Amino acid sequence: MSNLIPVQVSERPEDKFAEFLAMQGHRHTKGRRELVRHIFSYHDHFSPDDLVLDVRRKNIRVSRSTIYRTLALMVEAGLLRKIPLGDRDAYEHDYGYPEHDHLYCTKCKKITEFHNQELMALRERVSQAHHFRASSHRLVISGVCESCMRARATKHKLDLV
Amino acid sequence: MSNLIPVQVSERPEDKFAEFLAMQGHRHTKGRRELVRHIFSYHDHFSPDDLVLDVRRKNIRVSRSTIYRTLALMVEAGLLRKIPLGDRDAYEHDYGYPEHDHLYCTKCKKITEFHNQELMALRERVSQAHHFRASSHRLVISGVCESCMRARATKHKLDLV
DNA sequence: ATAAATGCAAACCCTTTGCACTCGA
DNA sequence: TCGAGTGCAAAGGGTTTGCATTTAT
Repeated sequence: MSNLIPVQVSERPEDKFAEFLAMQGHRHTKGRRELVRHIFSYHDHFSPDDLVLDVRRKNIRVSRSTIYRTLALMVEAGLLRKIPLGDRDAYEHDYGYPEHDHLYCTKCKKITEFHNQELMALRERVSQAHHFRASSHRLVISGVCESCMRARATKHKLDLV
Repeated sequence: MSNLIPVQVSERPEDKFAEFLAMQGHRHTKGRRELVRHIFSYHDHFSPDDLVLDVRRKNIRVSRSTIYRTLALMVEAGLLRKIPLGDRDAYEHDYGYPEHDHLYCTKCKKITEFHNQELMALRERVSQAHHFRASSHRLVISGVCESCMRARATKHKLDLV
């Protein structure tokens, strides 16, 4: 799903989360442990509801409320990032992966990640010009992906018949 | 609110909307006319709810449902753009204004527009590299604006007392 | 022991929809 | 005229919350 290479991090996400919880005086519960472990066992974009289904399949016993509450904590902890996409929200890893942005296919709803150096420089220039202190950014390029483009082309041919 | 200069357009938004409605076989009703006129009487970002309040104040008699339905039509017509911002959605003019992106202050929630030439080129390069046909993009740079930065600095000083 | 975390169901918010009425073409 | 547009109130969905129970510290 992603062609980005993980960056080197000193801690495992599980540890970073544990540390965050301790720091904030929160408890390190079974549910929270299982959720971080599950979420970082793969790299993909997901919605809270995806997680509910995953977790059910894996027989991890956490309720929907706990999932929502834990996702919020993980965002606070810098482990996850929330991406508002217009028609839905997605979460993705924000730890152990380099900064990146997204191509969003409006046909098949697929999200593709990309990495671009110049963007950071551009962001910095724009911010300085506006006396703004940028802490993050989000670029979503919407359009049609290669495979949907082909599918569409085929459909057009059929229309001519 | 915006430091962008309107681009020259051949038609007034009211006319463009009327044309769109005719084209689609939709009716040109009093509510729709008053809404376009109101929305294009100022340039600012707004939520459907802002509009409900505005309209109430101005004694324009349209219901919440009509507002939602008309906003959707105006997006279709290319008059408005919908911006998902994480904590809420905003609408803004997409007609008579050049392409632009946003600085979003996480403190005071203020949206500032900016215009950057290079971004289009960057978008095109990224898209080509991924065999993607881009039709639009959205860049939101989040951080702290100048005045909030000053406010924060002041507050820190007070904290020391 | 005891305060935080959980699960459940209810409440919430914003948006969409079904339906009878109204009005534009 | 008569079907699209409207207003209302009700339904929808995704998320949050209050509260009794469970659990980590």
